[in-house]
Amino acid sequence: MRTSQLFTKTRKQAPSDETAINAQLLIKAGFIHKEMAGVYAFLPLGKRVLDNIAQIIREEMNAVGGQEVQMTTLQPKDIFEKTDRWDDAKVDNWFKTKLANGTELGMGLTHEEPIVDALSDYIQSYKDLPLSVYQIQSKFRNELRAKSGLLRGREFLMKDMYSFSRDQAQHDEVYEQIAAAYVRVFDRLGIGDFTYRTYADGGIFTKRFSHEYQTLSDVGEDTIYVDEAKKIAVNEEVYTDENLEKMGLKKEDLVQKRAVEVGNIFPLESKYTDALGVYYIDENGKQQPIIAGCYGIGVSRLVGMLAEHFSDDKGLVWPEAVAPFKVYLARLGDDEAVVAEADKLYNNLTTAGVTVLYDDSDKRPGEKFADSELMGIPYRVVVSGRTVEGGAHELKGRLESEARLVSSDEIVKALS
RNA sequence: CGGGGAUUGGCGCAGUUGGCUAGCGCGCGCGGUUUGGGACCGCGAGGUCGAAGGUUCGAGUCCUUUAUCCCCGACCA
Repeated sequence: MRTSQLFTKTRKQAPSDETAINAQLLIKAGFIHKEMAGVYAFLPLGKRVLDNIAQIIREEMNAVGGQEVQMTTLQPKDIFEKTDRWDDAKVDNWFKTKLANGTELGMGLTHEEPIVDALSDYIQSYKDLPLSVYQIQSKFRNELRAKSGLLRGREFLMKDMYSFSRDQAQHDEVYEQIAAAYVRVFDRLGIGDFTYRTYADGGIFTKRFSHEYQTLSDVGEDTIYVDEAKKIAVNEEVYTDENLEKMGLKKEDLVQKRAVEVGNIFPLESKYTDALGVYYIDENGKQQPIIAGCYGIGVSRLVGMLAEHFSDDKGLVWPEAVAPFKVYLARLGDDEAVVAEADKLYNNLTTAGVTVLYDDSDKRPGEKFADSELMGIPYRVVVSGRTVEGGAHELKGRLESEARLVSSDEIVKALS
């Protein structure tokens, strides 16, 4: 893409109503637009990052047998009444609305009930299990207080998967497969080394622990206790002597840290399937309960988390896997030879499958360099009168201080 | 929801004890000089001061109500 076709612009100052680093950088670089507190629109660059993250998650969910669906934002009341999650006294962060005739509706709080309800048409036999279904969709939660830019919003993009198994043993197997997929997701996003599977409260309906995936960060809202050797952590909400014993962890091995919850996985047992009257028939023709699990990843929160973590005083520093473009091609000057060479390199890179943001504007060099750094594009290539004359252009990584001089062909080879 | 702070062109800000056509920087448009780290000169467009009501000869400055935003806490992915 050429910058002349990109409607967003970078700006030097962030709006004064944003104090979170992630929101400041993403707004300055033109990735997001604030609609209201806790509600952000994704502009072209931000949308590309969001999609890149979603695609990684999608690939890993598919790899463990997940089938992608798209449920609805508007939700009927009755199924939530069956599980006792409609009453404001029970769940107080619903956004609710009404049909013209007065019928009450919910707005995409979570999707256990609609998924179970939809699948009840299809799950009848043990042969239909196990089954995992997921979606990547906006969730709406009426938080008392939105905060920290993309880290806690009222509307956010989430991947939520739901698994259905014939018994606890089968469920445990699926659960661990998905847990392994989560590790691969966070590795691919570049945060695997400091993202911990963390014991957390399983909720009031199960004595089991749930697990959160907590990424260490000073801006995190959660306090966790990390056992670095075992690569596991404990949320402070379940940090008791009794629980530590169950987990096989020792207090002296645990270090207190702040972290951002980027994902969670929950054993649901048969709470939702039972409540909605969904069962399967086993080999003996007997009706049996279905054991479910749910598995979330905060996609838009990850954009904020990654922006917050991968940044320096010059701006964003995206990992290649999620960067909106791999290369920022800065053309300096508009001599015919320079334009021709830069155009050619742009075409060659694009043809080779490399995503390029081609700065074809007449801005001054300093501004182009600053833009490429603020946007956090992993590689910067400079084509100028100087480099055209020398037959080699500049190639520099976002965090490198010195550029290398490399021929056009070698640049294409190195980057593709 | 409790406590604290804020709201003045697109963005960042200034605006004395109420007093003249509400300023500055960035950005934007036009012209010119520039061209390897956010250039410079000139000209220009753009705000009725979050909203409503009130006090006053006169309100961005005072009073009341209200909306929105940020931070801390409680709550929550």
